[in-house]
Amino acid sequence: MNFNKLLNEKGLKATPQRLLILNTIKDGGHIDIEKIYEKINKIIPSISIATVYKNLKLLVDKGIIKEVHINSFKTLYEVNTSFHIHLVCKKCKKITDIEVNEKSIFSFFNKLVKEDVKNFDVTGYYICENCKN
Amino acid sequence: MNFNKLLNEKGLKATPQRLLILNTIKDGGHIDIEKIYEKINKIIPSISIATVYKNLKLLVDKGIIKEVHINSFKTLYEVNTSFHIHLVCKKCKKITDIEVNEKSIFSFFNKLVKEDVKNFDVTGYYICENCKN
DNA sequence: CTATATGCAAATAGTTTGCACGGAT
DNA sequence: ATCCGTGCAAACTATTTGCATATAG
Repeated sequence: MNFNKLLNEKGLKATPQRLLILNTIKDGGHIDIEKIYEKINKIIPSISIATVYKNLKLLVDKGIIKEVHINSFKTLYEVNTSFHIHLVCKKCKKITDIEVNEKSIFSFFNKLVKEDVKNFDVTGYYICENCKN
Repeated sequence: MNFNKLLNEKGLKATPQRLLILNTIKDGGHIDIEKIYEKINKIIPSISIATVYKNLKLLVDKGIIKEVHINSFKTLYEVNTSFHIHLVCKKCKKITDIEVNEKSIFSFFNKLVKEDVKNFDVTGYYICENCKN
């Protein structure tokens, strides 16, 4: 993923801080601001938490990243890529992305709902294999 | 809905504050703590916001109410009743409950996902009739 | 009566803001 | 020289905690 190019396309400068925020989110999967800041701080110790807040908001506005809201978690961030749903283990809290066929889920819901729904957030809760013991 | 009885069953005292919190949530549909406090404050002006915080947490733990997390909203509360999904108008932000057949949605997802999913949070985004103008 | 719940105030945590400075063009 | 982004500190908002008092059962 070429974040440099992506940022420029959206009219944003590709600063080291921004690139590092994006790569941290990409690597972290579903990560909250505290962990983002911790990780970045090891590489750019001078970074301010305010810069992280400002950029997260900006990147969400531009559609480059997405907020993920799941019960009992703080706000998490993920890079905005293809449609998927989230599975959360009730015990260990691990979050897994499940890629699903977007068309099939939309046709299912649009039968169910009758309103013309543009997009969905879906989170499923389960007990993962590891935790079944 | 007999909140009095429900509270006692869970080992909680049915104080006026608690009953009012529950009725405020029931009437409010999807309501955040600020609005809950405002409404209650008109009826029991002596109530403390700390009491509201403590009770919301307690009632969530006991499964009497549920937190609702939707993009760009503060944490909302609803009384924990039958399975439904949330539709959110992207413009006016109105939230509507859609009662759906729980079995049909579970069988759909369990085909899709293969893990044994216990429950789902589903939120759909659309433009409501009013806002289409 | 006594275990729980409330209300208050203080503490803590989370987030936003304004502004001076710095780096890229 | 100008624009945009950063870092800092202060402000603001949200949430939690401890404790003395009040009250439901």
